[in-house]
Amino acid sequence: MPGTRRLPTRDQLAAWRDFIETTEALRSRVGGRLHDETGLSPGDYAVMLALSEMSEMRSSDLAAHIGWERSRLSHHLGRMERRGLIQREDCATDNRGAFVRPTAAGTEAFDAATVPHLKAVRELFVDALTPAQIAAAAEIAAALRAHLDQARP
Amino acid sequence: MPGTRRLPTRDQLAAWRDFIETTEALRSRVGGRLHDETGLSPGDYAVMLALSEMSEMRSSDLAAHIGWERSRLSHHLGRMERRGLIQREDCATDNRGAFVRPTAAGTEAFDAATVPHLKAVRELFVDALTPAQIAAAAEIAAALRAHLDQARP
DNA sequence: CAGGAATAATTGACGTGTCAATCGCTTATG
DNA sequence: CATAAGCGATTGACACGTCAATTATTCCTG
Repeated sequence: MPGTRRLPTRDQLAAWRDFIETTEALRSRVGGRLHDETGLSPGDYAVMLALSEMSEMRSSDLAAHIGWERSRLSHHLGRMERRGLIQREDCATDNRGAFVRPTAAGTEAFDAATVPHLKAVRELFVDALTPAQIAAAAEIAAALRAHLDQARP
Repeated sequence: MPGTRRLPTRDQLAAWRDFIETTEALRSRVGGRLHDETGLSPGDYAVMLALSEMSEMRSSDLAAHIGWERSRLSHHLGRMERRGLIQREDCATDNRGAFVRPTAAGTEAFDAATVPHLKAVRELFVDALTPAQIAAAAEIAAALRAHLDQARP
């Protein structure tokens, strides 16, 4: 059967499906708990986490820091600004640039969200696996990441 | 430090982040290749795969089969119908019901998509890991899934 | 220093997902 | 057999993501 030779076996495909579907379910559950318990989406949390380390950043640096496309960040910041979590300010030295900074309400929401978030990670990820499995998960992630980075730089 | 006692350690949190971010990147890359090379999104593919096994299904059964909410499926079928991939028909025995069936174009698109899809899975997942790591990934997925199912049935 | 290339950020269009509400049909019950 | 409860499916509103185009500013280079 030329052409099918290098396709995944049945077992490999089953592993793929289980893996990808379960990680998606896990992400969605942790994200859902975060949102339900704190009112912040995972995206909000990522933005506030970055801002909590810097307190004020250029939009572009923020995007690079969290690994988002600028347009995605721009849309997200628009939504967050509407909800009063962050605010944007002009940059004096470069009139194209914009600073992003958390509002008091935003900082408060983030502070209130960290423990629930960590708790969800513990309960749904850490507690589900043995220490060896957590180490294996980290190694698998590293191998996948390396392969992804190498496959399209 | 009471209250922080049961939160994840630094290492556990790093493992969580690497794991969840990498699996997300992996999903997005496989999905992106599928879409670029075949014109079908992962959602389209899941729907067509289910239909390829049944060739005609009730909307509700289809949703259950692929594990989607009915409203999600309804939206998705609307888009797929607009693109001529599937069509909906009334059900004679229950006028509330609707049958979904692939069009000829839909079947053709799906058939043309299976090999590219499998190839992407092999190149980006199977080839990135050792056989032992693939087995470990499947076990981790099973453990996570079991824990998720048990934590909120 | 004039004018085009590059950069910062936003915008618009559209696909995707969730939640709550709705609509029509079927079914069970008084 | 009337009618309320329940079910199948869709819809609308909105959050989230990506891509391509746009706007405004700065930088570079002849």
